[in-house]
Amino acid sequence: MTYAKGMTAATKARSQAELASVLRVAVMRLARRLRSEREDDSLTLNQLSAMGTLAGHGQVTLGDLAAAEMVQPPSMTRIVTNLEERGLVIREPDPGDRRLVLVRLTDAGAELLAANRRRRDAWLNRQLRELTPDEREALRRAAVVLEKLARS
Amino acid sequence: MTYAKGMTAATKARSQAELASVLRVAVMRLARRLRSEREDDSLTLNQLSAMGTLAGHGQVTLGDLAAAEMVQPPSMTRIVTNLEERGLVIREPDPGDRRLVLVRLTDAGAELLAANRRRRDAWLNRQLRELTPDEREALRRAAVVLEKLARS
DNA sequence: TATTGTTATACTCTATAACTATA
DNA sequence: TATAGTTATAGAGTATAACAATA
Repeated sequence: MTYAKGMTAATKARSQAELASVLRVAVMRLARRLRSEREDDSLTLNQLSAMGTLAGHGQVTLGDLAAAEMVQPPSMTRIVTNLEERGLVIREPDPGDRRLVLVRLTDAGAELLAANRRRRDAWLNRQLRELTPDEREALRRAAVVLEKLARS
Repeated sequence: MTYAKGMTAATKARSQAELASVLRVAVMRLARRLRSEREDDSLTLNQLSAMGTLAGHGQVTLGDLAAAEMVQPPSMTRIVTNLEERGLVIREPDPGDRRLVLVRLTDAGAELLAANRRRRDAWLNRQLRELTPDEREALRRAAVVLEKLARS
């Protein structure tokens, strides 16, 4: 097994148990750093998270959105009300079952979310440019594995 | 530049901009997954985070701890009071300047923190065992780069 | 009668401002 | 007079329980 240059810290992660520990700390720290690059802080993390879920699903009932965000329905009512007042989401009654409330992103909401994403990507891009090609290659190969772990 | 097996998703991240985007999503998701493996939820994330900071620094003044945790002093007073009631930390007056309050982990606090860490590592270890040797090697090489990004 | 979402109420956590003690 | 920490008070945000509308 050969190591590329700059592996002094990685060699400490020789055993699998050590790899788990090192990887966990690195991922948590980087996540924290990325989170701090939030847009303007006028929106809470929960509000942004709910919008992110909506971005992937089109129309979702308020209850399903609450479940997806691991929040109780009354809390989601409040979150959606706030986002609706800002024009970032829209409530619409379900035509088939009028007890249901469908929520979806407005164009303004989608744009704000995209701007947020671009901003975080911009920071990460700047950092990536400072790395060596080998280091970037290491990240490229690991990205798909990290995704796999996150889904499991 | 050669690619190892199982790179179908990674090839999507050909350009650096795409790498940033893919990496950000993967890291945030995995961090969220790791966070959900918290011990018993009797402690909040802020309390655990404060304890983690203490673990690395021995004795710290309450003000420095508040600054490190990006929290105001009154909030840290409350957090420390709560942790002290549980026997996880101890307040001690600074012998030199009696205005200062030094905080440090008790043995029980250190043990609880370690148990927490072990639990998260255990989950990640189980997942790592399911990966191929190539995938683990990719993570091993990337871990040090992720750490570097997190510190920047 | 069951289900979806909302309103009412209480609790937790945080912050700012005022206060106490030490320097 | 300045500084470290605590106490007092108010403002978000969340949850459970009670309620209204619809099925």
